[in-house]
Amino acid sequence: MPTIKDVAKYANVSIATVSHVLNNKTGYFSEKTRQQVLDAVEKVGYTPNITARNLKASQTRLFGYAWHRIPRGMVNPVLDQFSYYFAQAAEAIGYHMLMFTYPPEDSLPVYDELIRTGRVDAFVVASTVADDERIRFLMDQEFPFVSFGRSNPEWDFPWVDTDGMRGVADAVQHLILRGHTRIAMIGWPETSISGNFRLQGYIQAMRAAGLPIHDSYILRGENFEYAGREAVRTWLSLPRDEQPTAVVAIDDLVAIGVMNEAAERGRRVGEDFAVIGFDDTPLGQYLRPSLTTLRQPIEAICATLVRMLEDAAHNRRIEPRHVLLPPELVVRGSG
Amino acid sequence: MPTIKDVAKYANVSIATVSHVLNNKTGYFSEKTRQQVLDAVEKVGYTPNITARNLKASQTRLFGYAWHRIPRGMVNPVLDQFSYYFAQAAEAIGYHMLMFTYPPEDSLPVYDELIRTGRVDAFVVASTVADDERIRFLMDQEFPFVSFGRSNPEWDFPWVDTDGMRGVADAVQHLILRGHTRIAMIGWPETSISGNFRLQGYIQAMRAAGLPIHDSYILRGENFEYAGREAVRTWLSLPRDEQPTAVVAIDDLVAIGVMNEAAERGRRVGEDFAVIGFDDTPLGQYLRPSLTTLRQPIEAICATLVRMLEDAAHNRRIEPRHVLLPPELVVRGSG
DNA sequence: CTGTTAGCGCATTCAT
DNA sequence: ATGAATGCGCTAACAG
Repeated sequence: MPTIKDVAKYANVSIATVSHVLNNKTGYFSEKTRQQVLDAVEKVGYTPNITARNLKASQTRLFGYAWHRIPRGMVNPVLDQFSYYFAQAAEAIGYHMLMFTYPPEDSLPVYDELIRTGRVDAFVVASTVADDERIRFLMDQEFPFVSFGRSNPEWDFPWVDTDGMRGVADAVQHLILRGHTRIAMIGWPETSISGNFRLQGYIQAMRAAGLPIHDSYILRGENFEYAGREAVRTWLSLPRDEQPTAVVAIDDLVAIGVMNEAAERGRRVGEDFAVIGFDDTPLGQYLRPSLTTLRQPIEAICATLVRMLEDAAHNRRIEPRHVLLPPELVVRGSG
Repeated sequence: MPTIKDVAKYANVSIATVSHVLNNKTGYFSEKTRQQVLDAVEKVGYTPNITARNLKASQTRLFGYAWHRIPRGMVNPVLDQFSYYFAQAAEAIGYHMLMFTYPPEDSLPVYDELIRTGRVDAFVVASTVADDERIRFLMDQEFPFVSFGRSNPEWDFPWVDTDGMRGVADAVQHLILRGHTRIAMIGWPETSISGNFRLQGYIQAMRAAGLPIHDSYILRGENFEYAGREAVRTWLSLPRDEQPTAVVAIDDLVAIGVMNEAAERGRRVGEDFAVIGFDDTPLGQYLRPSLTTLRQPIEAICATLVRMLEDAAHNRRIEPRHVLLPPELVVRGSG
């Protein structure tokens, strides 16, 4: 690969001049010189070496992102979209995405190593949880990062998140408009922050509509298909006139469990029993009936994250520091 | 961040000595010095800066991987697993994965830029097609890469691939063992290389078993759910005693189309009508019936790719140059 | 064994 | 307006 020296030699100028021209330091060269240099660049086929640039500038132009392994049988339909849009948004400002992994339950050494070796300029942290150790660590280290997802409210760090509360409230309103009054929700365990936001959306929308929330209408379970099935069993053991006719599930996978169990117990999903999921998993539209769901605004989230990360990487003030974006209700056959 | 100079100062030695110790250039230092240096490293909290190392070594320790956007409604359930295992395998040898994107139908400028700026040491190319322009370009440029998937047979480049022929043959044999004789397959268009391999596996297994292949038993379509539905319509328009009782679909998405259409037309999938897919898409196990499918050996593929890439990045001979790994038949309810 | 020095490729300061 | 020189942090050749 040709270097700046080759260009300088070819153009009969110094490397400083080449650098000036290429970095548009106007006032440091004449128009004639500029043309000479540009010609030379063209002729020798020069492109600045990014490693050298980065060393000089003490940066990497890399954002680190940890890809989480998801056990077979669980799914995170959002992360692959996220990767794509995040990488794309980063590229638009001259950054790239460095993807890494870490052993289960032992993320910190990996983050530490990446920081210490100067591998990346900033991190984006996704799939956050309560007391998230990665967030706490990065805050402690004062290393630039932005989170996709919230964590402890008392912690002050920049984040972008889907407004799950708003999304679920929209879903419930949609069900109400369709005539449902006995609407239930299955959420995640109480330790899940985003799960709790979504549940709040349910409660809020039900109250706003003056609809009663039967004791068993709020159920919780882990993120498995099985959790949806169990919830249905509970609901269908209620007296007939108390059984919910519509369910908002915390997640598409759980929604599928709800649909499966309901169908196997004789309910006609989408007709006398409505189900709404969350995430718009790729195959959802091919289920029978097709799955109504809340789609996260991944592209907008990524664009926002990258904007914030750029500021973070340069130790600039991040403004705004918190961004909440509403999901979109995709109405299909199940509800 | 502390540099090698800080360590040298603290240990009262030269930076060369520090470097020698850290890079284990035995014979270049005494045990006593070694301890001093190691202590100093510990005390000042030093980790070598990777950008400086890379500049010196003219490398990046980065493998580039292009993440493909998949239109809504299509799925590539393999790529997210691929990302994870690939990143992990790369990390095991001190590399990282740089993920990038490119505009539809215009990949070459992006590859070119990454090469010219020295952004990565090698590429892994996935989702290959016939006459793949990326492969042709990288061969032309003589830039290190390894492909996950084959392309034109007359091209000489290193690749790793799933043995789709073998996988489909296994699936057909499995169906035969279950008593099926009228077995059909739906493939991809003739331009698809991996699609053709899979179809060959079907033909081979049918012939080996002495089973007739009815004219309409081999159908082709694009990778949509719709293609599976259409195929079923064709088959069910045959005289009853010619209709296939089992189908191997080129892909889970197509298999889902087959299942959906068959079910809607009164077939009891998994009982009087068997369906086998390809890829083990995450939700396949939660379909009713759950989807029997061929699971690609992604983890082994990634390990192999990384081994080959390491050689490629150092311009070493890659041996072996082509690796074919068999998929695993995951038997579930649909067949 | 240890230290001095050059150089990876670039951007930038400071002379001229 | 132009160029020589310096340094980013590291490794390695070479001198002592």
